[in-house]
Amino acid sequence: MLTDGVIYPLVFADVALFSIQERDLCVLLARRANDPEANKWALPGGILKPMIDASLDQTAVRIIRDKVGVSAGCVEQVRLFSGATRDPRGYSLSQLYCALLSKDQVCAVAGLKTSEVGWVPVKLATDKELAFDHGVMLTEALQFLRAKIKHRALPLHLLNATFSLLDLQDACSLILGSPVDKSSFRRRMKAETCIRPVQGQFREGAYRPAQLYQATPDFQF
Amino acid sequence: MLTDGVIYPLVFADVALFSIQERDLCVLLARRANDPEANKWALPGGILKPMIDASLDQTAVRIIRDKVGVSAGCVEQVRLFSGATRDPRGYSLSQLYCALLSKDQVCAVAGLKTSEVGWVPVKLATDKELAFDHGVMLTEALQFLRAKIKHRALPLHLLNATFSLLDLQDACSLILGSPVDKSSFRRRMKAETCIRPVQGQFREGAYRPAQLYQATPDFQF
DNA sequence: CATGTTATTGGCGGCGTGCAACTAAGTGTG
DNA sequence: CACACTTAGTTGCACGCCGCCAATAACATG
Repeated sequence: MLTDGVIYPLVFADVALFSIQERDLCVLLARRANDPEANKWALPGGILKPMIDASLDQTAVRIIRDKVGVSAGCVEQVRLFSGATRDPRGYSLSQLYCALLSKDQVCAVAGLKTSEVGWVPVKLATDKELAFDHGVMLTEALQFLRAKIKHRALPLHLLNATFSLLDLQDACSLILGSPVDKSSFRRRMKAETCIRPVQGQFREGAYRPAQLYQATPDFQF
Repeated sequence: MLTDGVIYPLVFADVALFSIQERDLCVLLARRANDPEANKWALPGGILKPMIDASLDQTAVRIIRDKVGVSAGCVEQVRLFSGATRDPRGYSLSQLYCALLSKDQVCAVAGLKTSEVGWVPVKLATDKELAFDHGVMLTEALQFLRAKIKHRALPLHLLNATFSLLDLQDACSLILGSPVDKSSFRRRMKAETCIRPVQGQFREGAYRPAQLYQATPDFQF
Protein backbone atom coordinates (compact mmCIF):
# COMPACT_ATOMS: atom_id res chain seq x y z
CA MET A 1 0.00 0.00 0.00
CA LEU A 2 2.96 2.32 0.41
CA THR A 3 5.10 1.91 -2.66
CA ASP A 4 6.39 4.73 -4.81
CA GLY A 5 6.26 7.29 -2.03
CA VAL A 6 2.54 7.75 -2.49
CA ILE A 7 -0.03 6.23 -0.16
CA TYR A 8 -2.73 4.27 -1.91
CA PRO A 9 -5.83 3.53 0.10
CA LEU A 10 -7.33 0.06 0.35
CA VAL A 11 -10.74 -0.11 -1.30
CA PHE A 12 -13.45 -2.47 -0.05
CA ALA A 13 -17.08 -3.24 -0.73
CA ASP A 14 -19.08 -4.39 2.30
CA VAL A 15 -22.58 -5.76 1.94
CA ALA A 16 -25.53 -5.76 4.31
CA LEU A 17 -27.50 -8.63 2.79
CA PHE A 18 -31.01 -8.97 4.20
CA SER A 19 -33.50 -11.79 4.03
CA ILE A 20 -36.58 -12.95 5.89
CA GLN A 21 -36.13 -16.20 7.84
CA GLU A 22 -38.67 -17.68 10.20
CA ARG A 23 -40.72 -14.48 10.37
CA ASP A 24 -37.64 -12.42 11.26
CA LEU A 25 -35.60 -9.93 9.28
CA CYS A 26 -32.09 -11.37 9.14
CA VAL A 27 -28.72 -10.13 7.94
CA LEU A 28 -25.88 -12.28 6.64
CA LEU A 29 -22.80 -12.22 8.85
CA ALA A 30 -19.44 -13.87 8.27
CA ARG A 31 -16.92 -14.86 10.90
CA ARG A 32 -13.54 -13.40 10.01
CA ALA A 33 -10.91 -16.07 9.37
CA ASN A 34 -7.84 -13.90 8.96
CA ASP A 35 -5.88 -11.62 11.17
CA PRO A 36 -7.30 -8.16 11.48
CA GLU A 37 -10.17 -8.70 13.92
CA ALA A 38 -9.96 -12.48 13.45
CA ASN A 39 -12.89 -14.58 14.75
CA LYS A 40 -15.12 -11.53 15.03
CA TRP A 41 -18.39 -11.36 13.12
CA ALA A 42 -18.51 -8.91 10.22
CA LEU A 43 -20.57 -7.94 7.22
CA PRO A 44 -19.37 -9.93 4.20
CA GLY A 45 -16.96 -7.81 2.23
CA GLY A 46 -13.98 -7.90 -0.04
CA ILE A 47 -11.35 -5.85 -1.72
CA LEU A 48 -11.78 -4.21 -5.10
CA LYS A 49 -10.11 -6.24 -7.84
CA PRO A 50 -9.78 -3.85 -10.78
CA MET A 51 -8.84 -6.68 -13.16
CA ILE A 52 -12.09 -8.52 -12.39
CA ASP A 53 -14.61 -5.89 -11.30
CA ALA A 54 -15.91 -3.48 -13.92
CA SER A 55 -16.86 -1.19 -11.07
CA LEU A 56 -17.01 -1.27 -7.29
CA ASP A 57 -20.72 -2.08 -7.59
CA GLN A 58 -19.63 -5.24 -9.39
CA THR A 59 -17.32 -6.04 -6.49
CA ALA A 60 -20.39 -6.08 -4.26
CA VAL A 61 -22.21 -8.38 -6.67
CA ARG A 62 -19.19 -10.70 -6.80
CA ILE A 63 -19.01 -10.85 -3.00
CA ILE A 64 -22.65 -11.85 -2.72
CA ARG A 65 -22.17 -14.52 -5.38
CA ASP A 66 -19.12 -15.87 -3.54
CA LYS A 67 -20.84 -16.00 -0.18
CA VAL A 68 -24.30 -17.34 -1.00
CA GLY A 69 -23.93 -18.54 -4.59
CA VAL A 70 -26.79 -16.52 -6.04
CA SER A 71 -27.07 -13.02 -7.45
CA ALA A 72 -29.19 -10.69 -5.38
CA GLY A 73 -31.68 -8.38 -7.00
CA CYS A 74 -31.33 -4.79 -5.92
CA VAL A 75 -27.80 -3.98 -4.75
CA GLU A 76 -27.65 -0.33 -3.73
CA GLN A 77 -25.04 2.04 -2.37
CA VAL A 78 -25.64 3.27 1.16
CA ARG A 79 -22.60 5.28 2.21
CA LEU A 80 -18.84 5.42 1.81
CA PHE A 81 -16.76 5.00 4.96
CA SER A 82 -13.17 6.19 4.89
CA GLY A 83 -10.23 7.10 7.08
CA ALA A 84 -6.85 6.07 8.40
CA THR A 85 -7.94 4.41 11.64
CA ARG A 86 -10.98 2.33 10.79
CA ASP A 87 -8.84 -0.59 9.53
CA PRO A 88 -5.47 -1.38 11.12
CA ARG A 89 -3.98 -2.30 7.73
CA GLY A 90 -3.95 1.37 6.75
CA TYR A 91 -5.95 4.12 5.11
CA SER A 92 -9.07 2.52 3.73
CA LEU A 93 -12.30 3.15 1.88
CA SER A 94 -15.34 0.91 2.33
CA GLN A 95 -18.45 1.37 0.25
CA LEU A 96 -21.43 -0.04 2.13
CA TYR A 97 -24.10 -1.76 0.03
CA CYS A 98 -27.60 -2.87 0.93
CA ALA A 99 -29.04 -5.94 -0.83
CA LEU A 100 -32.13 -8.12 -0.54
CA LEU A 101 -32.57 -11.85 -1.03
CA SER A 102 -35.83 -13.76 -1.34
CA LYS A 103 -36.60 -16.85 0.66
CA ASP A 104 -36.58 -18.86 -2.58
CA GLN A 105 -33.03 -17.76 -3.34
CA VAL A 106 -31.86 -18.53 0.17
CA CYS A 107 -33.36 -22.01 0.05
CA ALA A 108 -31.76 -22.63 -3.36
CA VAL A 109 -28.37 -22.45 -1.70
CA ALA A 110 -29.45 -24.99 0.90
CA GLY A 111 -26.47 -24.94 3.27
CA LEU A 112 -24.06 -22.03 3.06
CA LYS A 113 -20.56 -22.73 1.83
CA THR A 114 -18.94 -22.52 5.22
CA SER A 115 -20.40 -22.80 8.67
CA GLU A 116 -18.67 -19.49 9.25
CA VAL A 117 -21.45 -17.63 7.49
CA GLY A 118 -24.94 -17.33 8.89
CA TRP A 119 -28.24 -15.50 8.92
CA VAL A 120 -28.67 -13.52 12.11
CA PRO A 121 -31.85 -11.70 13.13
CA VAL A 122 -31.09 -7.98 12.99
CA LYS A 123 -32.22 -7.48 16.58
CA LEU A 124 -29.47 -9.83 17.73
CA ALA A 125 -26.96 -8.59 15.17
CA THR A 126 -27.13 -4.97 16.29
CA ASP A 127 -26.28 -6.11 19.80
CA LYS A 128 -23.31 -8.22 18.67
CA GLU A 129 -19.85 -6.65 18.65
CA LEU A 130 -18.98 -6.56 14.96
CA ALA A 131 -15.52 -6.10 13.48
CA PHE A 132 -14.19 -2.68 12.43
CA ASP A 133 -17.00 -0.13 12.08
CA HIS A 134 -19.46 -2.74 10.83
CA GLY A 135 -21.78 -2.07 13.74
CA VAL A 136 -22.34 1.46 12.47
CA MET A 137 -22.63 0.12 8.93
CA LEU A 138 -25.39 -2.29 9.89
CA THR A 139 -27.29 0.48 11.65
CA GLU A 140 -27.04 2.74 8.62
CA ALA A 141 -28.05 -0.01 6.22
CA LEU A 142 -31.15 -0.61 8.32
CA GLN A 143 -31.97 3.09 8.40
CA PHE A 144 -31.52 3.17 4.63
CA LEU A 145 -33.92 0.27 4.18
CA ARG A 146 -36.48 1.72 6.59
CA ALA A 147 -36.36 5.10 4.87
CA LYS A 148 -37.14 3.49 1.53
CA ILE A 149 -40.13 1.61 2.95
CA LYS A 150 -41.40 4.76 4.64
CA HIS A 151 -41.20 6.48 1.29
CA ARG A 152 -43.51 3.77 -0.02
CA ALA A 153 -40.99 1.56 -1.80
CA LEU A 154 -41.93 -2.14 -1.78
CA PRO A 155 -39.37 -4.78 -0.69
CA LEU A 156 -40.44 -7.21 -3.40
CA HIS A 157 -36.92 -8.65 -3.64
CA LEU A 158 -37.40 -10.11 -0.16
CA LEU A 159 -40.38 -12.13 -1.38
CA ASN A 160 -40.81 -15.08 -3.68
CA ALA A 161 -41.95 -14.66 -7.26
CA THR A 162 -45.58 -14.93 -6.16
CA PHE A 163 -46.76 -13.69 -2.80
CA SER A 164 -49.88 -12.71 -0.92
CA LEU A 165 -50.56 -9.15 0.16
CA LEU A 166 -50.09 -10.26 3.75
CA ASP A 167 -46.58 -11.51 2.89
CA LEU A 168 -45.77 -8.06 1.55
CA GLN A 169 -47.34 -6.31 4.50
CA ASP A 170 -45.39 -8.50 6.93
CA ALA A 171 -42.14 -7.76 5.12
CA CYS A 172 -42.73 -4.02 5.45
CA SER A 173 -43.70 -4.44 9.06
CA LEU A 174 -40.58 -6.49 9.85
CA ILE A 175 -38.31 -3.88 8.27
CA LEU A 176 -40.00 -0.96 10.00
CA GLY A 177 -40.15 -2.82 13.28
CA SER A 178 -43.70 -1.58 13.81
CA PRO A 179 -47.13 -2.85 12.76
CA VAL A 180 -48.61 -1.75 9.43
CA ASP A 181 -52.34 -1.12 9.10
CA LYS A 182 -53.90 -3.85 7.02
CA SER A 183 -56.74 -1.95 5.41
CA SER A 184 -54.86 1.16 4.29
CA PHE A 185 -51.94 -0.97 3.12
CA ARG A 186 -54.20 -3.02 0.86
CA ARG A 187 -55.86 0.11 -0.45
CA ARG A 188 -52.47 1.43 -1.50
CA MET A 189 -51.52 -1.87 -3.13
CA LYS A 190 -54.65 -1.83 -5.27
CA ALA A 191 -53.61 1.50 -6.74
CA GLU A 192 -50.01 0.32 -7.12
CA THR A 193 -48.86 -0.37 -10.67
CA CYS A 194 -45.74 -2.36 -9.79
CA ILE A 195 -47.62 -5.42 -8.54
CA ARG A 196 -50.63 -7.23 -10.01
CA PRO A 197 -52.79 -10.19 -8.93
CA VAL A 198 -52.16 -13.46 -10.75
CA GLN A 199 -55.59 -14.44 -12.03
CA GLY A 200 -56.79 -17.73 -10.54
CA GLN A 201 -53.70 -18.26 -8.40
CA PHE A 202 -54.34 -18.64 -4.70
CA ARG A 203 -52.29 -19.66 -1.70
CA GLU A 204 -53.43 -23.14 -0.69
CA GLY A 205 -53.41 -24.46 2.84
CA ALA A 206 -55.66 -23.73 5.76
CA TYR A 207 -58.72 -21.53 5.78
CA ARG A 208 -59.58 -18.94 3.17
CA PRO A 209 -57.14 -18.94 0.22
CA ALA A 210 -55.25 -15.71 -0.39
CA GLN A 211 -54.94 -14.10 -3.81
CA LEU A 212 -51.37 -14.30 -5.07
CA TYR A 213 -49.58 -11.36 -6.65
CA GLN A 214 -46.44 -10.87 -8.73
CA ALA A 215 -44.21 -7.94 -9.62
CA THR A 216 -44.83 -6.22 -12.94
CA PRO A 217 -41.92 -5.70 -15.36
CA ASP A 218 -41.67 -1.99 -14.59
CA PHE A 219 -40.69 -2.56 -11.00
CA GLN A 220 -37.47 -1.08 -9.60
CA PHE A 221 -36.99 -1.36 -5.83
CA MET B 1 -0.74 3.58 -9.90
CA LEU B 2 0.74 0.29 -11.03
CA THR B 3 3.65 -0.45 -8.76
CA ASP B 4 4.17 -3.68 -6.90
CA GLY B 5 2.21 -5.71 -9.41
CA VAL B 6 -1.07 -4.63 -7.90
CA ILE B 7 -3.32 -2.04 -9.48
CA TYR B 8 -4.35 0.74 -7.15
CA PRO B 9 -7.31 2.85 -8.22
CA LEU B 10 -7.22 6.64 -8.25
CA VAL B 11 -9.61 8.10 -5.68
CA PHE B 12 -11.33 11.44 -6.24
CA ALA B 13 -13.94 13.60 -4.58
CA ASP B 14 -16.08 15.66 -6.94
CA VAL B 15 -18.42 18.34 -5.66
CA ALA B 16 -21.67 19.71 -7.06
CA LEU B 17 -21.74 23.04 -5.22
CA PHE B 18 -25.03 24.90 -5.55
CA SER B 19 -25.96 28.48 -4.85
CA ILE B 20 -28.68 30.92 -5.82
CA GLN B 21 -27.53 33.80 -8.02
CA GLU B 22 -29.83 36.36 -9.62
CA ARG B 23 -32.95 34.30 -8.97
CA ASP B 24 -31.41 31.22 -10.58
CA LEU B 25 -30.10 27.98 -9.12
CA CYS B 26 -26.43 27.83 -10.10
CA VAL B 27 -23.68 25.24 -9.87
CA LEU B 28 -19.96 25.93 -9.61
CA LEU B 29 -17.98 24.73 -12.63
CA ALA B 30 -14.23 24.82 -13.19
CA ARG B 31 -12.44 24.82 -16.49
CA ARG B 32 -9.86 22.04 -16.54
CA ALA B 33 -6.30 23.35 -16.89
CA ASN B 34 -4.43 20.06 -17.24
CA ASP B 35 -4.33 17.32 -19.75
CA PRO B 36 -7.10 14.80 -19.44
CA GLU B 37 -10.06 16.63 -20.94
CA ALA B 38 -8.16 19.95 -20.80
CA ASN B 39 -10.21 23.15 -21.32
CA LYS B 40 -13.48 21.32 -20.71
CA TRP B 41 -15.79 22.40 -17.93
CA ALA B 42 -16.06 20.03 -14.98
CA LEU B 43 -17.35 19.82 -11.43
CA PRO B 44 -14.61 20.95 -9.05
CA GLY B 45 -12.81 17.89 -7.73
CA GLY B 46 -9.55 16.60 -6.43
CA ILE B 47 -7.63 13.55 -5.47
CA LEU B 48 -7.70 12.00 -2.02
CA LYS B 49 -4.61 12.97 -0.03
CA PRO B 50 -4.45 10.46 2.83
CA MET B 51 -1.77 12.48 4.65
CA ILE B 52 -4.02 15.55 4.75
CA ASP B 53 -7.60 14.30 4.61
CA ALA B 54 -8.95 12.48 7.66
CA SER B 55 -11.56 10.98 5.37
CA LEU B 56 -12.78 11.37 1.79
CA ASP B 57 -15.54 13.61 3.13
CA GLN B 58 -12.77 15.91 4.30
CA THR B 59 -11.31 15.87 0.81
CA ALA B 60 -14.58 17.32 -0.43
CA VAL B 61 -14.49 20.01 2.27
CA ARG B 62 -10.91 20.85 1.34
CA ILE B 63 -11.79 21.15 -2.34
CA ILE B 64 -14.60 23.60 -1.60
CA ARG B 65 -12.30 25.63 0.60
CA ASP B 66 -9.64 25.73 -2.12
CA LYS B 67 -12.07 26.77 -4.84
CA VAL B 68 -14.24 29.37 -3.13
CA GLY B 69 -12.37 30.08 0.09
CA VAL B 70 -15.25 29.33 2.45
CA SER B 71 -16.52 26.18 4.12
CA ALA B 72 -19.93 25.08 2.92
CA GLY B 73 -22.55 23.91 5.34
CA CYS B 74 -24.06 20.58 4.47
CA VAL B 75 -21.70 18.46 2.36
CA GLU B 76 -23.38 15.15 1.60
CA GLN B 77 -22.50 11.99 -0.31
CA VAL B 78 -24.57 11.35 -3.41
CA ARG B 79 -23.09 8.34 -5.18
CA LEU B 80 -19.78 6.62 -5.90
CA PHE B 81 -18.75 6.36 -9.54
CA SER B 82 -16.12 3.79 -10.46
CA GLY B 83 -14.60 1.89 -13.35
CA ALA B 84 -11.65 1.51 -15.68
CA THR B 85 -12.87 3.68 -18.54
CA ARG B 86 -14.39 6.78 -16.97
CA ASP B 87 -10.97 8.45 -16.60
CA PRO B 88 -8.19 7.87 -19.17
CA ARG B 89 -5.55 7.87 -16.43
CA GLY B 90 -6.75 4.47 -15.26
CA TYR B 91 -9.13 2.69 -12.93
CA SER B 92 -10.73 5.36 -10.80
CA LEU B 93 -13.23 5.99 -8.03
CA SER B 94 -15.06 9.31 -7.71
CA GLN B 95 -17.32 10.05 -4.80
CA LEU B 96 -19.85 12.67 -5.79
CA TYR B 97 -20.82 15.22 -3.13
CA CYS B 98 -23.65 17.73 -3.02
CA ALA B 99 -23.10 21.00 -1.13
CA LEU B 100 -24.95 24.27 -0.66
CA LEU B 101 -23.63 27.81 -0.32
CA SER B 102 -25.57 30.90 0.80
CA LYS B 103 -25.54 34.16 -1.10
CA ASP B 104 -23.72 35.76 1.85
CA GLN B 105 -20.91 33.22 1.62
CA VAL B 106 -20.61 33.65 -2.13
CA CYS B 107 -20.42 37.42 -1.82
CA ALA B 108 -17.79 37.13 0.92
CA VAL B 109 -15.43 35.63 -1.64
CA ALA B 110 -16.04 38.56 -3.98
CA GLY B 111 -14.23 37.40 -7.11
CA LEU B 112 -13.33 33.76 -7.42
CA LYS B 113 -9.65 32.87 -7.35
CA THR B 114 -9.32 32.26 -11.03
CA SER B 115 -11.49 33.32 -13.90
CA GLU B 116 -11.53 29.64 -14.75
CA VAL B 117 -14.18 28.99 -12.11
CA GLY B 118 -17.70 30.26 -12.39
CA TRP B 119 -21.33 29.97 -11.32
CA VAL B 120 -23.47 28.55 -14.10
CA PRO B 121 -27.27 28.28 -14.02
CA VAL B 122 -28.11 24.58 -13.84
CA LYS B 123 -30.35 24.83 -16.89
CA LEU B 124 -27.35 25.88 -18.98
CA ALA B 125 -24.94 23.55 -17.18
CA THR B 126 -26.91 20.41 -17.97
CA ASP B 127 -26.74 21.33 -21.63
CA LYS B 128 -22.97 21.91 -21.57
CA GLU B 129 -20.64 19.06 -22.47
CA LEU B 130 -18.86 18.40 -19.20
CA ALA B 131 -15.62 16.45 -18.78
CA PHE B 132 -15.58 12.72 -17.94
CA ASP B 133 -18.95 11.56 -16.59
CA HIS B 134 -19.63 14.86 -14.85
CA GLY B 135 -22.76 15.41 -16.90
CA VAL B 136 -24.31 12.35 -15.29
CA MET B 137 -22.97 13.47 -11.93
CA LEU B 138 -24.63 16.86 -12.18
CA THR B 139 -27.93 15.23 -13.11
CA GLU B 140 -27.75 12.89 -10.14
CA ALA B 141 -26.78 15.66 -7.74
CA LEU B 142 -29.82 17.61 -8.88
CA GLN B 143 -32.09 14.59 -8.46
CA PHE B 144 -30.62 14.10 -5.00
CA LEU B 145 -31.36 17.71 -4.05
CA ARG B 146 -34.87 17.60 -5.49
CA ALA B 147 -35.66 14.37 -3.65
CA LYS B 148 -34.67 15.97 -0.35
CA ILE B 149 -36.89 18.99 -0.95
CA LYS B 150 -39.79 16.76 -1.97
CA HIS B 151 -39.33 14.89 1.29
CA ARG B 152 -39.81 18.23 3.03
CA ALA B 153 -36.20 19.09 3.83
CA LEU B 154 -35.49 22.84 3.82
CA PRO B 155 -32.52 24.24 1.85
CA LEU B 156 -31.63 26.74 4.58
CA HIS B 157 -27.95 26.57 3.67
CA LEU B 158 -28.78 28.30 0.39
CA LEU B 159 -30.14 31.32 2.28
CA ASN B 160 -28.60 34.02 4.39
CA ALA B 161 -28.71 33.93 8.18
CA THR B 162 -32.05 35.74 8.18
CA PHE B 163 -34.58 35.31 5.42
CA SER B 164 -38.23 35.80 4.62
CA LEU B 165 -40.61 32.92 4.04
CA LEU B 166 -40.82 33.95 0.40
CA ASP B 167 -37.03 33.59 0.10
CA LEU B 168 -37.35 30.04 1.38
CA GLN B 169 -40.29 29.27 -0.86
CA ASP B 170 -38.44 30.60 -3.89
CA ALA B 171 -35.39 28.47 -3.07
CA CYS B 172 -37.55 25.34 -2.95
CA SER B 173 -39.28 26.35 -6.14
CA LEU B 174 -35.99 26.96 -7.96
CA ILE B 175 -34.65 23.57 -6.95
CA LEU B 176 -37.81 21.73 -7.90
CA GLY B 177 -38.17 23.68 -11.10
CA SER B 178 -41.89 24.07 -10.46
CA PRO B 179 -44.01 26.57 -8.51
CA VAL B 180 -44.75 25.95 -4.83
CA ASP B 181 -48.12 26.88 -3.34
CA LYS B 182 -47.74 29.87 -1.04
CA SER B 183 -50.49 29.15 1.43
CA SER B 184 -49.78 25.49 2.12
CA PHE B 185 -46.05 26.19 2.23
CA ARG B 186 -46.50 28.85 4.90
CA ARG B 187 -48.86 26.60 6.85
CA ARG B 188 -46.12 23.95 6.96
CA MET B 189 -43.48 26.48 7.98
CA LYS B 190 -45.56 27.61 10.95
CA ALA B 191 -45.58 24.06 12.29
CA GLU B 192 -41.88 23.61 11.50
CA THR B 193 -39.52 23.59 14.50
CA CYS B 194 -36.28 24.16 12.59
CA ILE B 195 -37.02 27.80 11.73
CA ARG B 196 -38.43 30.59 13.89
CA PRO B 197 -39.37 34.24 13.29
CA VAL B 198 -36.94 36.85 14.60
CA GLN B 199 -39.10 39.09 16.78
CA GLY B 200 -39.24 42.65 15.49
CA GLN B 201 -37.01 42.01 12.48
CA PHE B 202 -38.48 42.84 9.11
CA ARG B 203 -37.19 43.10 5.57
CA GLU B 204 -37.03 46.80 4.70
CA GLY B 205 -37.51 48.16 1.22
CA ALA B 206 -40.58 48.59 -0.87
CA TYR B 207 -44.15 47.89 0.14
CA ARG B 208 -45.19 45.79 3.10
CA PRO B 209 -42.22 44.59 5.22
CA ALA B 210 -41.77 40.83 5.49
CA GLN B 211 -41.16 39.03 8.78
CA LEU B 212 -37.61 37.63 8.90
CA TYR B 213 -36.82 34.11 10.09
CA GLN B 214 -33.71 32.24 11.17
CA ALA B 215 -32.72 28.60 11.58
CA THR B 216 -32.98 27.09 15.04
CA PRO B 217 -29.99 25.23 16.52
CA ASP B 218 -31.57 21.81 15.96
CA PHE B 219 -31.51 22.16 12.20
CA GLN B 220 -29.70 19.63 9.97
CA PHE B 221 -29.71 20.24 6.19
C1' DC C 1 -74.26 -26.56 11.68
C1' DA C 2 -71.54 -23.93 15.07
C1' DT C 3 -67.02 -22.20 15.72
C1' DG C 4 -62.45 -20.54 14.70
C1' DT C 5 -59.22 -18.54 11.52
C1' DT C 6 -57.68 -16.10 7.68
C1' DA C 7 -58.87 -12.93 3.62
C1' DT C 8 -60.96 -8.88 1.98
C1' DT C 9 -63.89 -4.88 2.05
C1' DG C 10 -66.37 -0.72 3.80
C1' DG C 11 -67.34 3.37 6.73
C1' DC C 12 -65.75 7.34 9.18
C1' DG C 13 -62.99 11.17 11.10
C1' DG C 14 -58.69 13.61 10.83
C1' DC C 15 -54.83 15.69 8.59
C1' DG C 16 -52.36 17.88 4.90
C1' DT C 17 -52.61 19.82 0.44
C1' DG C 18 -53.82 22.62 -3.70
C1' DC C 19 -56.77 26.27 -5.23
C1' DA C 20 -58.88 30.57 -4.90
C1' DA C 21 -60.18 34.47 -2.75
C1' DC C 22 -59.49 37.75 0.79
C1' DT C 23 -57.30 41.11 4.15
C1' DA C 24 -53.13 43.89 5.60
C1' DA C 25 -49.42 47.12 4.96
C1' DG C 26 -46.74 50.01 2.55
C1' DT C 27 -45.53 52.89 -2.00
C1' DG C 28 -46.64 55.96 -5.64
C1' DT C 29 -49.75 59.23 -8.45
C1' DG C 30 -52.79 62.94 -9.55
C1' DC D 1 -56.71 62.65 0.12
C1' DA D 2 -58.67 59.14 -2.91
C1' DC D 3 -57.12 55.57 -5.55
C1' DA D 4 -54.34 52.16 -7.93
C1' DC D 5 -50.52 49.03 -7.32
C1' DT D 6 -47.29 45.75 -5.08
C1' DT D 7 -45.87 42.64 -1.67
C1' DA D 8 -47.12 40.07 2.77
C1' DG D 9 -49.96 37.06 5.05
C1' DT D 10 -54.58 34.72 6.09
C1' DT D 11 -58.86 32.17 5.48
C1' DG D 12 -62.20 28.93 3.54
C1' DC D 13 -63.10 24.84 1.05
C1' DA D 14 -62.91 20.52 -1.51
C1' DC D 15 -60.24 16.61 -2.26
C1' DG D 16 -57.30 12.68 -1.32
C1' DC D 17 -54.91 9.73 1.73
C1' DC D 18 -54.37 7.59 6.12
C1' DG D 19 -55.26 5.29 10.56
C1' DC D 20 -58.79 3.11 13.13
C1' DC D 21 -62.61 0.03 13.70
C1' DA D 22 -65.81 -3.04 12.25
C1' DA D 23 -68.24 -6.05 8.99
C1' DT D 24 -68.39 -9.57 5.65
C1' DA D 25 -66.49 -13.64 2.92
C1' DA D 26 -64.30 -18.09 2.41
C1' DC D 27 -62.55 -22.03 4.19
C1' DA D 28 -61.31 -25.76 7.94
C1' DT D 29 -62.55 -28.57 11.82
C1' DG D 30 -65.42 -31.04 15.06
